Amino acid sequence: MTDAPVTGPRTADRADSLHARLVAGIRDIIVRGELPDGTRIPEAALCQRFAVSRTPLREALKSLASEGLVTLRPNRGAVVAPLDPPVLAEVFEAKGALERFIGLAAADRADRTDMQALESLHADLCAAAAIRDADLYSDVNAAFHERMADAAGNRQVRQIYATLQAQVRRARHAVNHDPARIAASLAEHEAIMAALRVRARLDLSERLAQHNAATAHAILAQFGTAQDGDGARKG
Amino acid sequence: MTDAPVTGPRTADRADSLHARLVAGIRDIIVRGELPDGTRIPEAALCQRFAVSRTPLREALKSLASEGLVTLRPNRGAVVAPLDPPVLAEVFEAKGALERFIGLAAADRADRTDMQALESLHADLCAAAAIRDADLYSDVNAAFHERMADAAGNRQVRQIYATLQAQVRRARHAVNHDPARIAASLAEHEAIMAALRVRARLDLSERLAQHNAATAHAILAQFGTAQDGDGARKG
DNA sequence: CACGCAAGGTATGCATGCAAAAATGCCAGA
DNA sequence: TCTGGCATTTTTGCATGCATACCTTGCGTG
Repeated sequence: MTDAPVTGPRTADRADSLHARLVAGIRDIIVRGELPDGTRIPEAALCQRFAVSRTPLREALKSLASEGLVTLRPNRGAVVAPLDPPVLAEVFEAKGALERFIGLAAADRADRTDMQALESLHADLCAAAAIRDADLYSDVNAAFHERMADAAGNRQVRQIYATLQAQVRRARHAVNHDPARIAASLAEHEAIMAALRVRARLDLSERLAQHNAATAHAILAQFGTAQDGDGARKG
Repeated sequence: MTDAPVTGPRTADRADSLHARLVAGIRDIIVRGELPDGTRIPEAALCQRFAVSRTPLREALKSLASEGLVTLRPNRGAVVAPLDPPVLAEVFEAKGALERFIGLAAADRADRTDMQALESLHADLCAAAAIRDADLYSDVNAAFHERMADAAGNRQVRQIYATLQAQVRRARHAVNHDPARIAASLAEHEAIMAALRVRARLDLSERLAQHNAATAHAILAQFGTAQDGDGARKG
């Protein structure tokens, strides 16, 4: 997702197809929070920025609209999709449903390579927490969870998860980071790794879901709406 | 993805938009199986069929590609996305993960209107089984499950579910319908309705997931690959 | 002074044109 | 007959142009 440094206008040469480059580039702009929530996106501005004509740019916007990152209003242009708390709560719920599956599947299917990658990312996460770098922590955290989704061995889930995760990352950029939450998050990650190491599938599933719910609570609280984030809790 | 703030007479999802009409039209062609798995889709043919130029048609194809219904090969055009068993197994797994959530959430949230709609669809399903109309049974079955997803009250999940369901419906058109499977499916549906009526959330969740797994098994078996379809089973 | 309305400017939606890449057919040589 | 290379044809990718819908702004009226 974040592999192409498309910040420069005409670094067009070696990238994939123009369409892929535009989608990735605009997605990056939105996920990083460079264009705030609700901003209008005039086609001309992005055309100039990426040095392309309107046709491929419009195609990219359509794709991003189906990802939910932009909203297309007929005859009225595109805006960065609003991040209102009810929708965000639904995103966390959906992500929680997938996390439960990811936990069960990853516990069964993670191979040696997966384990090494996750251990490495977990170490990075501890380091980020130690130096209290909230932005770094967020980035490593997202990478960890996407790597866990990889380990689940289901590309459909992987793609859906990435789409939902993009919304969450976007929301993270819009709120302040609470140091206490980082500490709690790290503790949850320790438990997650412990469950993964011994392949405790139900435990891993539950801990991932709870971690997601806790993150949802922390972020939604800053949006003024504290919701559970896991409406399908174990009960 | 997210609805327009106003749910008035005209919404972004209406057929008044050419883009929406094209996406829905082409999706219908593919889901109904009119264009078999792997068929090349020359732009010109669809342009003539829908009487539009290539620009909006290409935009529609990009959207469908992000839904996974078509595959875009750079400089080589679009094909109806191949339905190979491993991918289909992943689709069923992902759908199973969502069904678990849908069961938990629908048991909690289904209101009177939801219940009436589901009872009505369930009656239709029984009728379709009684007259042994396999195609009708498939259609009503899909409508029932999408209505159940509605009752879960999460539009993110609802949309992801619809996308996955489209792939399943496509696969259904590619295999023969086994009367024995219809009978078994109906029995599972009876149990699903029983659990829903008494709001047995865990029971409903489990039954939906098992129903999905059984459907997966039935369909994948005809593709020559019998897989579980619920790799994240309860254990 | 507030409100309604109309005209101009701006941005979007779609069609068309052109260049490049791939697919196809053809022919020559082995 | 088979194979390899080349030219033609087809199709895709992108740019541009035109019509239309929307937003803004200035003016007139109550």
